Amino acid sequence: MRLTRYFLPVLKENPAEAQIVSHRYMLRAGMIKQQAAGIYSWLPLGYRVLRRIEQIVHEEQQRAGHIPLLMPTLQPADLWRESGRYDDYGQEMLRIRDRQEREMLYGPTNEEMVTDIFRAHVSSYKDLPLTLYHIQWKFRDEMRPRFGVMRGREFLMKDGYTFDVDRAAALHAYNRHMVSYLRTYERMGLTAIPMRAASGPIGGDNTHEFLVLAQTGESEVFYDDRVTALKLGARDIDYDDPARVAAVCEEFTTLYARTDETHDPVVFDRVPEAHRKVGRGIEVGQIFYFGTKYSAAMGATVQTADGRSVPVEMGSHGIGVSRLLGAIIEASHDDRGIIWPEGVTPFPCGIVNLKQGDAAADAACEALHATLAARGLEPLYDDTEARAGEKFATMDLIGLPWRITVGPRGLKAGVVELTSRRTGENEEMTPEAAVERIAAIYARH
RNA sequence: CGGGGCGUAGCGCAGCCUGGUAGCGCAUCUGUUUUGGGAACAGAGGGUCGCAGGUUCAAAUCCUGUCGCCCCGACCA
Repeated sequence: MRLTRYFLPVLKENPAEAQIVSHRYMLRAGMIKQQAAGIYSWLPLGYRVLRRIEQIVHEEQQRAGHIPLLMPTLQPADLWRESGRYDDYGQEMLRIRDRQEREMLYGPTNEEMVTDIFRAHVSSYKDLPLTLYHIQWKFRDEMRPRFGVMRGREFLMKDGYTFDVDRAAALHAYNRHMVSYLRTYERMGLTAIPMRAASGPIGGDNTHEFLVLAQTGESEVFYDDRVTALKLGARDIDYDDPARVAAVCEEFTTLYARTDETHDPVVFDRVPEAHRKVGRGIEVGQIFYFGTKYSAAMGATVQTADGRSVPVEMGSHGIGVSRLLGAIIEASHDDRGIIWPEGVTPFPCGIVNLKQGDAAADAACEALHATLAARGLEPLYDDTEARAGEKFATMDLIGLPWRITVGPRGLKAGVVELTSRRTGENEEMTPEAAVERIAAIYARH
């Protein structure tokens, strides 16, 4: 993508309303524009990252055997009367009437609707297990939206719903989600720690939240710092092997890690003092097992092998997709701007032409652009007339992890520079070698 | 929803107390000179001062109402 043909409205000054670093950088890098309290337009650069994150979530959900579908944002009130939540949910739910005075709502979550789909089409244990998920916009009318996309009123969430014949199968579905989430966050360059959580109004006995450590996090967290070293890495896990999946969950949940909601000082004191840490975290996901709360209320039953009719065992599992952009920036930035992990970067690398208008430099940049694009690594090429310093500042702000710098002087020696945004390391090499290096880096992501 | 604050050019702000031609920096446009880490000079465009009433010869400024936004708190993916 040539910058002269793109839409990247970067700001040189800090917008007054943005108090935390991720919000500031998202506005300055031209990723989002606020339209109302807690409601944002996603400008091209932000939208690219949002889609990257969505794509990773889709890939990891489907790897775990979960089935994508898409439910609407608007829902009829009657479904929510069946579960009893139409009255319970309160002011946070946006209620709407259509022209026929029918009561509708903008969905804050989808347990009722997915249960309705399930009960209409599934009646046998033979159709289980089943996990249906979607990535859809939600609306929760927060009293005080803040921190940009970290706490918006409208937000994009992946929510998945599990249906199983009994508790043991449902707990495997829960564990499967935990492992798939760990892999999802790792691909985004995040360390998200599963922490035992309080169940809240959805109800249920088994629930974990996934927290990314950050000083600006809204939750206070207490943990044994050895959890931060745990990595799933490249291991191949068979999601259909309950024992194997459970073992991974045990590995990641044995060390003490809790939010203020479930914190137990007595248990925490048993953690060796050197490892005892108190900090703050951003919640980027939550998994719940809640049994038959909705299936019983809404008549979602299946027949078992011995002919009984039982309410299906359910769980619901969410990842805050739009919030993740904020969380990733909070976890990965410096005083010049964002530093995208390779897994989610909007462009794999940037090209800076030091002397726009120089025939050799222009030609070399265009060749690099074409070669990378042909290999599925479309770069962002700053072909503007701006001075070099300004181009570097823009590249640093928007956080592309790699930059190729091309100038007439280097070209005389046959080299360009490849620079890491993260470490600042700078290496001269031929344009061909730079392309190969970029390709090798992204082959891993 | 309680407490605090702010709405003046695309962005950041001054002017308001003490009413009298609406300003500054950045950005934008034109021209010239520049060009290897956020260029210099010259010129130009852009505002019903959030909105509605009121007071006044005269309102960005004073009064009343209203809408929007931000921060702290309680609540939440």
